Amino acid sequence: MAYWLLKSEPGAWSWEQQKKEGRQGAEWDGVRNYQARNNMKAMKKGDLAFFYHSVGEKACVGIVKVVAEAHPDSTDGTGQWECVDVAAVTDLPKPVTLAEIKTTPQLKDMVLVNNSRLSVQPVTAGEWRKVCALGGLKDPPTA
DNA sequence: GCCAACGTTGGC
DNA sequence: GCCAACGTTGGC
Repeated sequence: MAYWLLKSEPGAWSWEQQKKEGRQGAEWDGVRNYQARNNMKAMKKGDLAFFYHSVGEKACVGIVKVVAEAHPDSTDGTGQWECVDVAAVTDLPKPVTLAEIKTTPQLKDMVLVNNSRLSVQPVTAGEWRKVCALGGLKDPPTA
């Protein structure tokens, strides 16, 4: 099992929508980047991921879990793009901002810091625990 | 709104 | 197969 970070512009698909429309699971569609797609193909059912709001808020705001492994992206006509389905698990009581991540020594190697453009990123177990702790989750879910 | 970084495309 | 041009993303 593994941990991930999924980025979304709140204007396109927000955490609020994920909780409302994607509580049982929703396609993480629209990814058109090979590296991001490959990361999704590596995901297993039960893997957990941070839900990150890019652009405005720039913070991890919640946690989702993978409920369906990679399958064709229904918004893609070419058949070459795939996506997973994710369901909302919990809010982060205190959103963890990019600024906070950048100033936390244990998180300086996060992909988010070093390759901010990759929209689907791996997260290490140590980073997972640290961000959960910063987010105010006393008993973080584990994959 | 700007611009740097990155990825992709296409001409050679 | 290289690389310049272009488009997009996302932080500031």
